[in-house]
Amino acid sequence: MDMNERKVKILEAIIRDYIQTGDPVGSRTISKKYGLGISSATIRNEMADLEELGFIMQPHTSAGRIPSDKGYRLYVDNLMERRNIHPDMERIIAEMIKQKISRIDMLVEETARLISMLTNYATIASSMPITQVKIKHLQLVPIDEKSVACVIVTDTNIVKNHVIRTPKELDFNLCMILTNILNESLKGTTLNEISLDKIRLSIEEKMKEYSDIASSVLDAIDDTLRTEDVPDIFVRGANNILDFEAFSNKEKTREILQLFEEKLHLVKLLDHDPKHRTTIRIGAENIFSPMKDCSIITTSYTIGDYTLGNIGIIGPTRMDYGQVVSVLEYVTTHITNMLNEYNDS
Amino acid sequence: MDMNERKVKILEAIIRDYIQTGDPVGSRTISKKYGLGISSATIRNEMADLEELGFIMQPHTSAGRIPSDKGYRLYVDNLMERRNIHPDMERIIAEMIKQKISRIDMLVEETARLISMLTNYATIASSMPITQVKIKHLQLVPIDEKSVACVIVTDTNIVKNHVIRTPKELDFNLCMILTNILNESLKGTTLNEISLDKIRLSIEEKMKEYSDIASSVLDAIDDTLRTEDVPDIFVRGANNILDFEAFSNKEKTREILQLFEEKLHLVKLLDHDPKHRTTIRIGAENIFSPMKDCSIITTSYTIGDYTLGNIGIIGPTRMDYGQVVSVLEYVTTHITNMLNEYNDS
DNA sequence: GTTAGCACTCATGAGCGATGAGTGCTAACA
DNA sequence: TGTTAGCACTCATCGCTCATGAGTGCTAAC
Repeated sequence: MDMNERKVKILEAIIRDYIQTGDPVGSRTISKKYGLGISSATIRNEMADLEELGFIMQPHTSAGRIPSDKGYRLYVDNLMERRNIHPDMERIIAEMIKQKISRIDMLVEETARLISMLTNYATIASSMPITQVKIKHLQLVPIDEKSVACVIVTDTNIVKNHVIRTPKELDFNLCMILTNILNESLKGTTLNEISLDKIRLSIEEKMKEYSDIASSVLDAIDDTLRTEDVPDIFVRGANNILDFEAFSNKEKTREILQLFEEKLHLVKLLDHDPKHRTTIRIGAENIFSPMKDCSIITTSYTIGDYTLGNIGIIGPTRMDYGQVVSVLEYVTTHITNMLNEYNDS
Repeated sequence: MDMNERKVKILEAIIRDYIQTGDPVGSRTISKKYGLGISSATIRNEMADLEELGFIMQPHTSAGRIPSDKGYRLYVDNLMERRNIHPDMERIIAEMIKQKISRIDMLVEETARLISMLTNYATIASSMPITQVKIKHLQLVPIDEKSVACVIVTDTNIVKNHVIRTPKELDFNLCMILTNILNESLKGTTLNEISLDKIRLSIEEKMKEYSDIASSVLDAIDDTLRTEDVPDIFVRGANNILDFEAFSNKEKTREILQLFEEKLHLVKLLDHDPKHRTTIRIGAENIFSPMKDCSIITTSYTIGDYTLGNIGIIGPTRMDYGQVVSVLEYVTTHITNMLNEYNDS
């Protein structure tokens, strides 16, 4: 038994109706609401086939059908349509971006908040994994006898700092000397490359007399990479999960709230292949069990060639994919444009 | 009608029992479980008085009594006893602090997580309101033709940075000159004082030829104060609120989850008079309506004389105050000690 | 291949009564 | 005058039954 055009039409009707109402969809509903020109009995036969094929399922005997993950997948890949953004929404979005464009840290947060407000779903946002950006400038700033701050400016103009405990005192002048040496070697490399032995050796050579300090500094940057730099990642509009049927159960709700506090897990949730505009992971396609009745739609925004951050919207598997993808793409497009404009101005 | 010793004893029994069981407490329970040597009938009479005095109330006619906010207040102020910390708990706490002591940013987060784990309540934690610390060192680091990073090291050894758009290009040397001038004037002042006109004038005088830049810098610091510097504040163990009776209702849960995403509100929740070891706000004593069936116990931890951050535990009004206060004080005492030790070492 | 008809399933929700915890009040007691 | 036993009363809770209705699968006729 294979799919045919009529089966697809029926599947689409089931999914659209279920997304809209949240109730299992019966054969009668489809035959009346969606003008397919066939009777409910025929639709029942087709639905039995669709169920056998794994696209829909029945919560219990006397209920209608609901789409399975596989059903949604087919819908998302082949049937879903983008929507127009309502002019009111456009205005709200433009307004927010204009207000926050100069503060990247707040922009990310505000964007997350905005998107969750516009969609009534939970939103995760992150600033970029800093490991992928290049060092533009590095500066050591003395703090006290035992510590210096290592300030790193990236070529995306993000500034990061990290306090280093030093083996011996570094006064202001010494800091300057080291700063110069380090800059020579590190300018233009990505934070990732710093852990490579090649670079380490070449620096330690140049800094012979300060080699212990040089390696402290490199260690500190390493450390920054590995730990601190899941830098800004957070959830906004978490309360919206309370409206998902999947979380009518307290224990399920607890699990997802716990997930929302695990930065490393959030990073994985936001994982997004930049080759595609948006990535959609449906239900069990997510690796985390509390997400198995949710879908997440992720995308990223950029400055120039760099991914600045990712954004993901978490809704129930029966979320309005078309609407959400449209909002998400609209918002990120505009942020990307404004960021590039702002950076060129 | 006045309070007397017996009434207090009965009130205490009611509160202890209610904290323990969560069920409204009847006269019979008290006469049997708590050896007060009087009959349930007598206790009933006293309970009627206690209700009239506002210390307890009845959820419905045929139910026992539960403490009111006023009842808890009396309990907390006069009756509550500290508890000993279980050796297992002590070990867990010591372990965590040892691991994270070198990373203040992570320490705060881990502490919040730990406390919520130990108490099964939600925990808010913040690093300090940076406005109260003094500037130890300030450094301008060039980013590109249009911007410099202003890196501020505080005397608590926290490093903050803020990107400033400059009216004209500042090269490395110019940055150094400005850095020196600014340091002369600002070293030792609190971030708060920078907004004072007196300081602004004195600096602008010294920097005549760069006065426009000086004021940009001061503006940026101002900005840092006002916006960015609700720097790190977050909630851990939010899922625990699902166990509070107050949040069995979905709308109430939604409200508190929303509150948890509002940094400015969280700051107010954590508000804590450093003159006292811990502050307890019970039920309606909290200004936010979603908190009216919750209590929050707040305290702070310090380096030297400075408040480094606040921590607050949110539980239901019927939380085990004695236990929670003990855990909180134990943890913060240890962190404070370790921080001071670490800083002196 | 399509459709009408029919028996069957089962979640949902309303209604009802039994149960029991707890009260306030009264009258007797010390 | 304070304490206690006794009793009638209240009311939330829980389990039970039953009616309702949405939706199905199957069969037989078109």
